Amino acid sequence: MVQYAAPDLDASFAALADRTRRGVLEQLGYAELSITDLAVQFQMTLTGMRKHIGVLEAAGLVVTRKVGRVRTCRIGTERLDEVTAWIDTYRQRWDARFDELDKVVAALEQKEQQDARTRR
Amino acid sequence: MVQYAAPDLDASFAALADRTRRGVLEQLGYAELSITDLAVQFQMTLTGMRKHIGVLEAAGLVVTRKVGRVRTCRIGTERLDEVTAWIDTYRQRWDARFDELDKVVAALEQKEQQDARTRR
DNA sequence: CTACTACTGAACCATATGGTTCAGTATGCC
DNA sequence: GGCATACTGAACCATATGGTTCAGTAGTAG
Repeated sequence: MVQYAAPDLDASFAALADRTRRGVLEQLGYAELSITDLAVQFQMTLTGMRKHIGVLEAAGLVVTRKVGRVRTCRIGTERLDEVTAWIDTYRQRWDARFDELDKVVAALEQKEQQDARTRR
Repeated sequence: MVQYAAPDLDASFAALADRTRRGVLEQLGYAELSITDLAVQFQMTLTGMRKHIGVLEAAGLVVTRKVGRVRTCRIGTERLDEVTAWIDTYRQRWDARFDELDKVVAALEQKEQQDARTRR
């Protein structure tokens, strides 16, 4: 609940800010894939794709394991929960504040009417 | 539903990937604030804070208006909905896939038992 | 008119990011 | 063993990012 120490959020959001990486997450939703599979599909060098996977892995959004010479990637959803949790927390607060503002506006309007009456 | 054309998502996620900017969004949840207010609170130059606000504004997460010489910032929540929508879409798909995998595993186990029986 | 305040814009700087190439290393297969 | 495959690491490059300073511009107030 306390979001002071949230170093992961930086990494998670940054990882999601790239179209290719979101595409990778999408693809990994259908099947586990090797670095080569992904590099081919996104028309990128192995090294380039490996970097993206590294970013996703560091952000906890992807988990990989190496069997023989091939590294297989699959998604890890826990961090996405953290991301949505952050957003939901603040959206709730914001919505609450908007409601308050509505009340303040209503109160001001009432007071305005009262003042108008006393001025009479 | 089609996320091919999602150029905003890049900007939204990137905007949220910075601790200071998330802090700004948090503060704007309590009150509308000027650039100066925010610069003071985050111990940063006016110019620096203005850049952050620019990023948030470009991402549609903050709306500003200038009255006289002071620019006031408030939050705009619509884009956050897009962000959570993207996440929820894929998480649903992923969860569905995990369920499928469970079934496949279960089916394999059944087949294994059958094979064991026929082998008898 | 003067002085202060609030912001803006340009220029600069260090570091990070997204990508490449090229040269390994390690595994799998005939 | 010998060759192809799959990845890894270092080096490099262009651009973006997060910040600064400094020099404006434009409201506000006395």
